[in-house]
Amino acid sequence: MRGITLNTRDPVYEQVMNHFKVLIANGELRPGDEIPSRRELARLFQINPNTVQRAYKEMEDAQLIHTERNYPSKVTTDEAVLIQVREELLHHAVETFVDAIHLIQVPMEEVLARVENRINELEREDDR
Amino acid sequence: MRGITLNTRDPVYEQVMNHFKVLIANGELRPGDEIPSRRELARLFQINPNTVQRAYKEMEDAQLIHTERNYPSKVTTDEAVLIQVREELLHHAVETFVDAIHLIQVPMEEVLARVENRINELEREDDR
DNA sequence: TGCAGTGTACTATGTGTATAATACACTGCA
DNA sequence: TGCAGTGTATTATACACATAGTACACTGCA
Repeated sequence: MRGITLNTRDPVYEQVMNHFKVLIANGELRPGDEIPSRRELARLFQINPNTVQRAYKEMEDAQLIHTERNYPSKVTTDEAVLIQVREELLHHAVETFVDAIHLIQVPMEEVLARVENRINELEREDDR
Repeated sequence: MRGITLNTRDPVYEQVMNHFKVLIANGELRPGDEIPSRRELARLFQINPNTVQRAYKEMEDAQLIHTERNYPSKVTTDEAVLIQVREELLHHAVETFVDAIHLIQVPMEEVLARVENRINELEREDDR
């Protein structure tokens, strides 16, 4: 588990939750995998343990992770939940994007060109 | 100027600013156009006049609008600023979207299909 | 000349969030 | 058997934001 770059806009506990959702959605975290302890993740992400606890608590409530006594929390083995996570992330991304370009009435050709540009940028970053 | 649907997540003054940026970007607001007074917009949007004032103040600082004494504020006549507004909205939308789908590794075909779906949804909403 | 509306400014209150500092029961392990 | 680490919980402080309420100088207009 690597670090994370936090923005100052969104609540930190939400960014932590989203980080785990992404790891789950792209398969880096698999059903049953152990995740870092509250204190360890707080050190890793340079945030307060209470903030991590809040994120874990909400992920627990959303049945994304599962905790027994003072054992390491684990990613749920409920496949339906995991599929739902990917679906939600994707749906939110598409909806936000299309609504935005629709509002400012960007021609489809310009949209596609911009998207391709950005994809190429990211691939160059991955290669580095 | 119609009403607005506010979310509870982002600061209201930012949502107000973004609302005006969209109106500028899609041409509904043109250079030199007058915009509602602080108190009038507050009534229209059902928010506090102080919140509107903050939004207008920041738009003033960003040179999006211009105010003289106690006359109605007007959209700037600086075309470069207006072009920049559209550019920023578009750039932000594309970057956020591509970064998100890249993180969860969605195949391009699935992305395009989803985007088309959402576009069709919006067009049906427009027709209604 | 009044008066309503304007932009602007200030104080105060409540809420959500992040942090700091503890605390406690429980577990694995040296 | 200790002890470090675990999940969990509580209290206090600080900050940004939204709101409520008030105030003042200025303007156009009836």
